[in-house]
Amino acid sequence: MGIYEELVARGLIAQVTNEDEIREMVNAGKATFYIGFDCTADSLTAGHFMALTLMKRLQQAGNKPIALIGGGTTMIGDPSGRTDMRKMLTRADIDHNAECFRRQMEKFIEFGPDKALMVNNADWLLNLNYVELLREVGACFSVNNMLRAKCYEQRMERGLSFFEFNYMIMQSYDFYYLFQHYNCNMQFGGDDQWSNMLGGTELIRKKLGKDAHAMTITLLTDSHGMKMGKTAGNAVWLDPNKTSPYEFYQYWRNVDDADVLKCIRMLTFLPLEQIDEMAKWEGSQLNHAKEILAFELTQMVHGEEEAKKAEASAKALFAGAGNSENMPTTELREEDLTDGAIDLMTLLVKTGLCTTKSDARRNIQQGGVTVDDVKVTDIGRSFSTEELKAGLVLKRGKKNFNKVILK
RNA sequence: GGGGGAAUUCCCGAGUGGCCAAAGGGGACAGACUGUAAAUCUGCUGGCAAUGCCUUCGGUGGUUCGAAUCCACCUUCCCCCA
Repeated sequence: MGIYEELVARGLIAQVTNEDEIREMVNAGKATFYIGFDCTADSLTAGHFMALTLMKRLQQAGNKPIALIGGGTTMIGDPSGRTDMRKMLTRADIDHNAECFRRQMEKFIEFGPDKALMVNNADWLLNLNYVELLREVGACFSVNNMLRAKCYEQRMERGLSFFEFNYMIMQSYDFYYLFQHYNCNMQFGGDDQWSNMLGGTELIRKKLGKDAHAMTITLLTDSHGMKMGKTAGNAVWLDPNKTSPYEFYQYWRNVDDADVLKCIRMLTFLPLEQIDEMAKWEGSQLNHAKEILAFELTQMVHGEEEAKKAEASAKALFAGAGNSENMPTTELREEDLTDGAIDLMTLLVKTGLCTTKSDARRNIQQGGVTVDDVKVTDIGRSFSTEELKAGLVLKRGKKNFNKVILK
């Protein structure tokens, strides 16, 4: 089985420009392909992770990846599939984010002259001359076609500025540039990028009369059609300071039954035969599949040691009596107390289990808070120095824990 | 350039002088049931020293005993005409 067939079997491929040619090229390890990453935040997310694994898969098959950091395109912001305009970032923010991206990527992909390359489109986009660009590139784009692109559909109702409309041209120019300077003959991207990517292949054909290819990755969506890798609107970050390994583990441990196998197939490097075996599992057996998924991904992102810790904590917390060794812990000092005691609501906020005291009050009143496994419904409950010195385990809801200890 | 319309709490969206911390829905959170799942049901959803007080309805001023609601100006967006 070639790499192309494997990608298909894993459900990773959404659309391709020319299947036969791409299959042949990729299987023969002859592709030099790029994936662009716009640095809109200071950490990569679970969504980017899939693109990185794809890079790795193709690299292992002998193809040459180019990771493109969008220092230039982020100055505009891709409007594809969005209902509103992105916040404009400053040059300094973008540079900072680009640096964060670079560091995270280096943990997954080996970069080097004969391995993978990393480039930043700020290097060629930011100094473009407007009139020259219009003459050289703008002439190749049909506004009529651009307006028909599916990715702008939502914006046709709410308005799309000329500023953002240019994003497609910038991305197309990237491909054109990489094709000429790095012999890059293929672009990968999320399926929402399809229009932008075709813009690039068209540009190359018009300007150079040559064929370049594009291929999109299936967007990872859950059984409700929602993009995965987000909780309550917040991304699941790869940066352990933004999403702890434990939280990361828990995210995957908690996916819907309907989504586990899909995630394992698309995101892990487990052999397909093994996955097919797991596909036969049903009901609560799937819980084991979720453990595998969570462990595999946490291991890839945070390393084996962190993955084991996350797994151990999870088992201790959910499978009953266990050590609280790896539990998130809050250390209190004498000055946090008032008259040698501290009340529960304040404690919940201090540990981060609740956002405000009102939130803490609600959780207590609704019976969602336990202290050392004893439900507490008295909002006035407070704890003395002695109790705190011995250490307390606070729990909000079923899945949020924190150990408190007074130093 | 001309004309018309809009901006409400996390999101959508009601509200057109006091009964408004603001209907309804979604999401989130908590509870029950479970398998750390889904579905379902229930509660809950600005803050705080909490039967009260404070801050919020694009912004700034104003009218009024009282403004999300009225007026003026500003900002942003949408639609139609050119």
